[in-house]
This record gives sequence, structure tokens and C-alpha cells, in this order.
Amino acid sequence: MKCRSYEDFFKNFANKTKFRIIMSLKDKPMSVNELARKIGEEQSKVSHNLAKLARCSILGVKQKGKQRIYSLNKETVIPMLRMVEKHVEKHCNTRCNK
Amino acid sequence: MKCRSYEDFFKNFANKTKFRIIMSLKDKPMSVNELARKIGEEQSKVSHNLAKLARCSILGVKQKGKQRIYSLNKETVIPMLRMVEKHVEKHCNTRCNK
DNA sequence: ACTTCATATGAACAATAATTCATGATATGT
DNA sequence: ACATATCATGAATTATTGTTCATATGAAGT
Repeated sequence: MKCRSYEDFFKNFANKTKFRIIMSLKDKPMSVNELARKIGEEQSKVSHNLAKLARCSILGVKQKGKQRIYSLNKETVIPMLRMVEKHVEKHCNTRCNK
Repeated sequence: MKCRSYEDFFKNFANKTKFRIIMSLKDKPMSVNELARKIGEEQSKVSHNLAKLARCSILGVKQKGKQRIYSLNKETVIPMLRMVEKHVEKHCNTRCNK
């Protein structure tokens, strides 16, 4: 199953685990276990989430020995995040927690 | 409850009803009933969804008599949609349904 | 061929979000 | 003050997503 709609695309940003994965990959590409360790979640969970992210081309993958290295599609994602950041700054008042 | 995180923000685009509302409001601001008729959903459903969209400042509201006119925050939303559109064009191969 | 390491996958279960339905609130006109 | 139109809200229900756990797959080395 491919990412077949805008909604599907956005779902990948609308979830904490996926979002943390995205954020982690801003620095550098990583293998599944690396990521799992970095965000403190178990392999299977990370793997499931990676699959969905990759299906929507938010991430890319390449094999490297036994490992799979996931990398962020920066072309799309970085500008997107920047926009939302700007939006939140502007509209989310000082205490954004509640 | 306010929109307190990026995830919350993105949730508003990750749902069919909300997405259709957003799309409908690209043309012009509308009242709740207008919207409900336009997308063929019942008032209560639309209203619940509008509430969330407005909390994240994806929509704005103003009262006009008994009606509430919801309008799209085009500044943020239009460029966002354009970006995703581009992404989908590029990465979603010819038959994007399946 | 066997073992190991890294990752993927399916199915059961849990958590979260969306919808529905009944009702409440508010503005407006009479 | 009452009736009506428009919209919001809460709670129960349903639907969708996410997680967990056990297991499968696949690459690499021996």
C-alpha cells in the first residue's frame, strides 16, 4: 500500500513516534537499531513506523550490509517543518501547553 | 485546549473531513451550515471538526448574525498544500490508488 | 548449510480520534 | 419573553491507528 492521498502523507507527521524519527534523521541517516536506541523505542515499533514513512517517500532507504539505512527526504520535509514552526510561533501564544 | 504541538497541527490535515473542509474554504469563507451542505456532512460533525481546526489557527472565525463564518488561514495553508502537492507529484507514481 | 545479526511482518490488543445523537447556548426577530 | 435559526458541546459509540509480542526473512560470515 502506497501513500495515496494528502491525508496519508500528513498522518506521518501527526504522530509522536514518527515525528521523533523525522527529527532524529535531520542530523544524519541512521539504521533501524541506531534510531531505536536514539529515541528509546523498541525495534519493532520503530520498524513499523519507518515502513509508513518510507511508503510516503518522507524517508528513503538503502541497504548496507545487514543494515537498512533510513534517511530523511529533506527537500520536502525541511521546508515543511519550517513553515509550521513559523505558524506556531505566530499563533500559539506564550504558554502552548494546555 | 489549544494546539500545543506540531503533531496536533498536522492532525488537522490527516483526516478526510477536516481536509475537505480546508479545501472547501479555499474558495471562500463559509458558515457552518453552508459547509455542511457543501461537503454533505451533518452540522454537528462539521462543527466538531471546525473547532479543532480553529484551535490550531488553521481557520479563523467571525460572528455574523446567528452565523459563524469560518475562513481559511491562507498564509500558512496554501503554501503548505502546494508543497505537498509537489511532493506527491514527484514521488507518487502514476497510479496512486492502492 | 548453519549461525548470527539486523530488520520486517502479522495478528492480537491497546490507545486515540472521529462520529453520532441528544441537548444546550446564543443571536435575532416579533 | 417567546420562537426560531444557527451553532456548540458532552457523552456514548464506533472506527482508525499505534503498539506489542512472537516469529519470519534476509544478509553475511564460517
